[in-house]
Amino acid sequence: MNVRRAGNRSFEPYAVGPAAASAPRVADMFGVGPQRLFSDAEEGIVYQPGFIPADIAARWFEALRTGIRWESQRRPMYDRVVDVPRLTASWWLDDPALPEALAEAAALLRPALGHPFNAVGLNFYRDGRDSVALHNDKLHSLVPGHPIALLSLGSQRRMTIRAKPPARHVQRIDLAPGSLLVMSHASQHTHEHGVAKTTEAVGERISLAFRVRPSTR
DNA sequence: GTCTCCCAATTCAA
DNA sequence: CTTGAATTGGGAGA
Repeated sequence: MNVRRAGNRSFEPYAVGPAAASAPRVADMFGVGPQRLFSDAEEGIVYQPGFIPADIAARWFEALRTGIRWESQRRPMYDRVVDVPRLTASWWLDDPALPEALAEAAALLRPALGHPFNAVGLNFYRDGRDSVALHNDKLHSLVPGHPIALLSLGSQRRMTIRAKPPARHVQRIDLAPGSLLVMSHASQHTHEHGVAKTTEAVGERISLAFRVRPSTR
């Protein structure tokens, strides 16, 4: 069996390149507020750039990219085994070993959104080859009525949001560092979301997905 | 145990 | 050029 290894994917100390040295964001220059992408009986789907100050977002990004144990998964694909195209990690928020950056983010998000987030899942997109297919969050792993809060750190990546059939209306939204995307629990019934691969030169991105999960303990 | 659904990369068609 | 469908197989959950 032909097995492609992950070894050729570099994971070097973060180099501040042209993308990181970025021009001011439109949100910063013009005070763009929350952008509603979809409405439902709950929060719908709302994108809010500049939710976290840039310096704090940068600090969290660096602390997480180097400070936690990222997991690499593999799965069969036809006659070979391939890497899941991203790195992952997750915590219950009451874990004594919760990284400080995640504790800070949770402490900020819980009162700001008014939802009792108790878990966080992280995805590390190393470059444009990393991705996640269109999907919706597993409803059995969420408590109804509470949204998913997706905090973006590092490089900007483009998210695709697609309504489920028959509408299949597609929206694309660039998730800037420090931005927050809130997706209602209800929207997981009606929409899929994903991050497509891109041939554009993009740097590393980390997403933090805060959820209210049914406690298994 | 059995069934259904998901999702990984590539190829092909529109 | 972009987008979506189809494809196999192992794992997870009901």
